Amino acid sequence: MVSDGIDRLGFLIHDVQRLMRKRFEARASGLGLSSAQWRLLVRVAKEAGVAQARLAELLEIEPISVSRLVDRMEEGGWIERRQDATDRRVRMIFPTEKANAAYADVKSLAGEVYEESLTGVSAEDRRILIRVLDTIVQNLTDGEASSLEKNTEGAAA
Amino acid sequence: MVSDGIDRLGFLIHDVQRLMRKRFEARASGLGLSSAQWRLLVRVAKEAGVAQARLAELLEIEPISVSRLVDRMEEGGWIERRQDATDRRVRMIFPTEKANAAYADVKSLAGEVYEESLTGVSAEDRRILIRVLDTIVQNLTDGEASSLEKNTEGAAA
DNA sequence: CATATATAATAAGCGTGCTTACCATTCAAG
DNA sequence: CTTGAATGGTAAGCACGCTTATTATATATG
Repeated sequence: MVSDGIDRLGFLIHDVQRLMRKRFEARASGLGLSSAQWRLLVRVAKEAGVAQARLAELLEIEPISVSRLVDRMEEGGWIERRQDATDRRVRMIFPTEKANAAYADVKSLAGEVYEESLTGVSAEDRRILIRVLDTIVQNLTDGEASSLEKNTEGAAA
Repeated sequence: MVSDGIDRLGFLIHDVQRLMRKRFEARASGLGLSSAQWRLLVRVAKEAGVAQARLAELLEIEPISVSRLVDRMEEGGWIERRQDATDRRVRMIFPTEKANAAYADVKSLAGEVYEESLTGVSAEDRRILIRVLDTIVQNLTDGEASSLEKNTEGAAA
């Protein structure tokens, strides 16, 4: 019954997410980037000039959340809003020099946190973990899907 | 190198947590309970009269977060604060009748969400998932540990 | 007893997500 | 061209987590 612990899945995922975010932010606090800001920055670094609405799709959060996040990141000097010449509704987002300089650092910080998290976990179990998490995301994105563009971190997939 | 997708771990955990919470809250919205409130309720249901400080330990959140959460749950009629006779600093938390009545319902809702999440995942992979997540929690709780009392869900469900 | 320290709870204020509601602009029909 | 719907962005206000600071009470030490 309790042997599989599936009934704790929600608690576990919640705890893991909170702990990982906490540890990342402790590490990156010197840089002044939160994990939400880091997530956005990754997208902007790969696609400079992306519109806020598109960022909302990519990050799978609401446009208003992007708006506030971008507000704070603009204040922090991480990104820059520019008008789109052809569509005046659009704000195009560009990374600043500061952001580009921090990118590699933050990426390796994230890698460190992942490694610490997975200490003692075999390569095989890591693969299974990722595969199952991917499956869960797919299972829970049914219906509202379609906008899912895949977290193309490189992965051929 | 990216083949294992470990570099997406943070993104994945984040997405899974958000999607599971969202789905649970969509299901439970009729009851008026958020997932944070549900987590607290589980503890209170098992240990009526528990002090807020103890809840903070069990839930691994800060006392102030418990305070606010309890405020809203008291307003919602889910729990009740009572003074401790022997230590006037302490507020003991009790579930209301309404809470006890909703408990089973919400528990089965959570079970449904877990099942939907894991559709297509083998029993073996489920076991590995739980085991790895437990390991991550342990790895990331090092140092600040000790207060970890285990998520004894018992779950007869 | 008196004072210092520790503990339980709360207050203030912030970050990140949400819903709902609102402009400004663009585009599609008529 | 004009009207109406769709789209991009923001404002207001809420939930839930946090840090830092404050109040009330308990406890330990002189």
